[in-house]
Amino acid sequence: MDYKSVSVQTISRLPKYLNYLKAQSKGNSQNISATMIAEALGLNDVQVRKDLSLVSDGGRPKIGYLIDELICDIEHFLGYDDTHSAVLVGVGNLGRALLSYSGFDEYGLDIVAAFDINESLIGCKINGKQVFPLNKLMDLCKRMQIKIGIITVPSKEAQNVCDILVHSGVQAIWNFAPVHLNAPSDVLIQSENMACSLALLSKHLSEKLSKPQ
Amino acid sequence: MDYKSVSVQTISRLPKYLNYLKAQSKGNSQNISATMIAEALGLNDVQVRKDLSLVSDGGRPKIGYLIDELICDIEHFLGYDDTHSAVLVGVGNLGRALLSYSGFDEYGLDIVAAFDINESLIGCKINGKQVFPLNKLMDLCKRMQIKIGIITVPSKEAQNVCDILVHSGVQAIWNFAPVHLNAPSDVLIQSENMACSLALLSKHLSEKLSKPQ
DNA sequence: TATATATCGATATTCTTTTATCGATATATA
DNA sequence: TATATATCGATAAAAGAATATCGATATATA
Repeated sequence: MDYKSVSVQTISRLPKYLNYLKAQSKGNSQNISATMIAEALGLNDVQVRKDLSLVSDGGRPKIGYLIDELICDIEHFLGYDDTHSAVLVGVGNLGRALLSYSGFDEYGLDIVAAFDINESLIGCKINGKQVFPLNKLMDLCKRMQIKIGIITVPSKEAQNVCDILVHSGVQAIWNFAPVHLNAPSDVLIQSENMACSLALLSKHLSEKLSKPQ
Repeated sequence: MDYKSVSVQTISRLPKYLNYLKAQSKGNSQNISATMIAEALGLNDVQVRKDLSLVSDGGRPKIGYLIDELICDIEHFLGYDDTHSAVLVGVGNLGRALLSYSGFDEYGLDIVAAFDINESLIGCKINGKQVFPLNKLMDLCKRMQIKIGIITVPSKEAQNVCDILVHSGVQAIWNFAPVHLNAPSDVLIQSENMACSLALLSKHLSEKLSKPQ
């Protein structure tokens, strides 16, 4: 089907649907309604229907959607069906945790190599992925036509690593350092901002604790 | 100052300002304008001004804001100045990485204990934090009046852990498992949804690669 | 001292996102 | 076969968020 431009909010909800649908696909029913999805995920049913209409053309009155078809449609829309190779820079605690996680292939992501400046890490293999020195980063990215970079270095070094990645032809960066990164507008910077979550948690608590019922 | 109700979007931007301001506070100038903050973070200046007006009453024409005062105001607004104790459940790779990170005190978060079902982990200390068996979770939370729970268990067990935390009086949950969690509406569930980020990365790439200039 | 300028805060406007409404349709049941 | 109902898709309305505009003000400069 033909995709129109889809909002960030919608794209962000799609993995949630996907996740729920995959859990349901093991069940007995082959169909599911937008109403049910909405209820299970705490969303509005019209919103779910609208989101799904952008990625799928299933959906029959009184019946709903075919679960497996919907899973395929969402995965295809998000581009999960063709795998992208990625590199990870910064083999600290978080970097190691990401390297050790084997579930990324579900999202079409394949981390093929890791980089660090720490001499003692170089040559190590983590979950089968080798650690290279940082000065090999650009060469490897260019040679393997890497399009995704994952940044798990400390804040200070993040912009520098970002620059190297951009110059190496990387087109999307998943950034875990709590800094704003500057990059050309055609390169997507997706920051995993844990500080945002912490802010929301903290704010919620300080409000609750200041005015208890 | 008196706080009105502030949108999630605004709260999410505040840590970004905070982060930038902290970097600037080491510099030579004591003042900063909303225009500069906006430019540095790729935002609209009116938006920055509006956000800041909700948490601070500084801001003088031609001068801008006092950096250090603004830092205090934001931290106070977010509740970072009083520390909340938290427990972490699920000592896998990610759980370990979070336990090992020592920067959470900056956000008023103090992880005081970890829990797991894996016998071999129990009694271990990670970054000074001890791992207890899961059946001690409720007791410890109640006794120490823990208000924050961090969930880093596999999806299957997440709802169960969530239920235990809720029954233990926890009021805010930071969830890293990629599932929707059900909880009473007065308990905040903040899901760190890495699948969202991956969806955006993947979608960006598949769009770029399908229509290259 | 008068004028120019950077900046703020407030109000107005535009844009985006969410939610509500309503007719159409596929199935189940009387 | 007729009727009731769950559901869809499309359009309309409402709510919310981002951006633009404008007067006020504090400082710097002529």
